[in-house]
Amino acid sequence: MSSSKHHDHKRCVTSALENAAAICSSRGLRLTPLRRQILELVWHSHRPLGAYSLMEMLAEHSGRKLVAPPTVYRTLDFLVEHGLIHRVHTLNAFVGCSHPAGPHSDVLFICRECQTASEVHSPQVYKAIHICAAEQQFKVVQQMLEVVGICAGCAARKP
Amino acid sequence: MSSSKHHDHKRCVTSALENAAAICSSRGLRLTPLRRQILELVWHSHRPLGAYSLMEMLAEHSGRKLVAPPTVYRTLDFLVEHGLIHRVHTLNAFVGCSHPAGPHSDVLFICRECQTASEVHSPQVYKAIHICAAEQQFKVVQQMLEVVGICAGCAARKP
DNA sequence: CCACGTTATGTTATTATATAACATTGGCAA
DNA sequence: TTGCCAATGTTATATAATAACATAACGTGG
Repeated sequence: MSSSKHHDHKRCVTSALENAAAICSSRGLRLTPLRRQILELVWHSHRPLGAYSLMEMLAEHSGRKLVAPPTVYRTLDFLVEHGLIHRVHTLNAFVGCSHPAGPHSDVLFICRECQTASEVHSPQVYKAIHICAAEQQFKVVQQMLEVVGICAGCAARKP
Repeated sequence: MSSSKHHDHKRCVTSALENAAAICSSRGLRLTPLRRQILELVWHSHRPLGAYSLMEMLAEHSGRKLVAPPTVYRTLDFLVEHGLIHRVHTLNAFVGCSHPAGPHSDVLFICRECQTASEVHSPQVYKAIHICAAEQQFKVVQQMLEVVGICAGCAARKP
C-alpha cells in the first residue's frame, strides 16, 4: 500500500527508531521493548493508527500475550509526552512525529482519500497563532492544528 | 458560574438563537424545537459540552422523555454542518459558533482552568495555513485549530 | 549481593463516546 | 387524502479511554 512518494520506507522507519533511541538516551528515558514496538508500528504506517488497531497489530505481529488498553494508552502517552508521536484528534489516532527533537510548531495535513498524514513545519503559521494568542493575552500551552483535505498525490490520481 | 467577562449572557444566548433562526430561515433549514433546545443549551455554557452532558441536561431541563444518543448526535451534526456550533476535538465536545454566517477561519482558544472556549477570527492565521497548504499542493477541505492554554482572566486570578 | 524505592507493565472492570440499523412520526405538497 | 421526505425515536452495539489495583523489572545505596 502507501509507499506513495518513492521514499524507502523501511529506512525511514529505521531512522525514526534510531532517532528516538538517541533522544531517549540523551534525556535519560527508557525506550523499552514495548515502547519501541509501538513506536515502530506507528511509524510503519504513514497513516494514523488507533490504539485498538495497535493492540491487534501487537498481538499478531510480535506474538505478544495480548496487550490491554491501559498498557497501550500508557505507552502512547509516553511517546506523545516526549514528542515521539502525535495524537491526531480528528481521527482518534496516532502518527509518528517526523522531527521529534524540535519545538512541534507544525501543521498536520490529513488526506481524506489515502489517510496519509504529513507533518509540515511552518514557522509562519506558528507565528500567526502566537500573535493571535498574544492579542487575547492567552498563554499557549499546547496547540493543535489539523487540516483535512486532499493530498497532491490523490488529487493527481483523481482528476 | 462563568459570566466572567461582564457580558450579559442571557442576551448573548438570545441573540445567538435569533441569529440561528434567521440563518436557517434564509437557507430553508428547519430549526426544530429539538435543534433549538440543543443549540440553546450549548450556548448557555461558554464551555464546550459533551453529547452526553447535553442529553442529561435535556432530560432534566426540558422535561423531555429522555433523548437517546443517536438523536443528540444527529442534531449536533446538523448544527455543526450548518456552522451553528463547532465540534471541539480536543475535548470531544461542542461549543456555539460566534459568527455562524462567515467562513469559519478561526482559532479556538480553550482555557485549561475555566474551560471557556473562545473563538477568534484570524485572517492572518487562515492565510498562513492556506499558503502552507498550497506549498504542499494540498487541497483544504476543513481545518481545525485548537489552542489549549490559560486565558487572560485565569492568568490574572492566579499570579 | 540484597533490600528497597521507583518505574513499567499486567489485569479486571468500567466509563465515555459514537454509530448502525430499523421503526415511527410529522410536515407538506401533489 | 395519499404519499413522500425529513426528523425523531428505539434498540443494540461498536469504539475509545480510564480507574484502581496487582505484579514485575530496574537500578541504587547499604
